[in-house]
Amino acid sequence: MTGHNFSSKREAIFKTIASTKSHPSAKWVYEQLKDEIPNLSLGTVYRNIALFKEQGRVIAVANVDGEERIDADVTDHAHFVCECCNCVYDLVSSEQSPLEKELSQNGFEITRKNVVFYGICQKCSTN
Amino acid sequence: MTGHNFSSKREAIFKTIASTKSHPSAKWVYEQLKDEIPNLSLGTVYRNIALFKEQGRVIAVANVDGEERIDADVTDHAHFVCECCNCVYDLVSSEQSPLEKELSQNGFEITRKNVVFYGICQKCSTN
DNA sequence: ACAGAAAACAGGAATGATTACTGTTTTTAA
DNA sequence: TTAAAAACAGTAATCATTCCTGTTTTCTGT
Repeated sequence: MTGHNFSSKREAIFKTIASTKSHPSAKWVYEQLKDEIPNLSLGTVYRNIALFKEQGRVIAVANVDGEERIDADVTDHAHFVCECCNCVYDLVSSEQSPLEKELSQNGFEITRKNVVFYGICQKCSTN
Repeated sequence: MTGHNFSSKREAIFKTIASTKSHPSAKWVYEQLKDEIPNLSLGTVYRNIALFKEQGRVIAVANVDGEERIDADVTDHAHFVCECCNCVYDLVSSEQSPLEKELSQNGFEITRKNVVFYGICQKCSTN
């Protein structure tokens, strides 16, 4: 793992990711910050997201419309992706899967788990 | 949904996808077929995979190493992606999630579900 | 079986998210 | 304070996927 692990931009990027429930993309984070930090580069956002993932401070949730969406809530939970508005919702408590026990009994080492439901969200259905 | 729904290349592409358990990428399918069908184009593979997905004959399983991996087994089951060898394994019987009922009770319409475990497979652990 | 019309296709160009490169700026640690 | 290490900006490169155009295959009605 690389890095002195401090930089003002890194802090700002993490704070932006951690303070939204929108499950943002790299570009979204960049857009949010570029006024506040005029000389921020999109590459820096990507580089830091990659670092956060290595560090386990951020997880990849899903690829929505070609863009990877991330989450700073790394506790075990599932997501719902609306294919109409591209919103990503948190679902409380992902089920504890019997598959997980079976996998580890067979020599498969699980490092992460990703449960995503796709469909149309309540907001889009009623419009 | 488009198409007369028959072409010899389309048939060959579907057969290739359906007859492997490797959860192939578009490029893999193309590589498999290009000797047998010398004037096949990668674009045709992509176009047909998109069609198969619309038709529900194929599902997207996961993005592994930047490539979308697909499966012609569209029955409800989970997958394990080995981050060492990039193999994708089928897991029999995905759990029936209590989340699904809850979502539909709240006006969320689920069209598909994707359960993926990531880690190191048995083969890679023991090498 | 044959002739348009519709759909698919090849081949290559375009797109767009992500990554790599290079010279400059920040951060660290002594 | 200062030199080494890490991060960065800005831009170029990569690479999966999609788009475009002229050609070929498939279909449908006769």
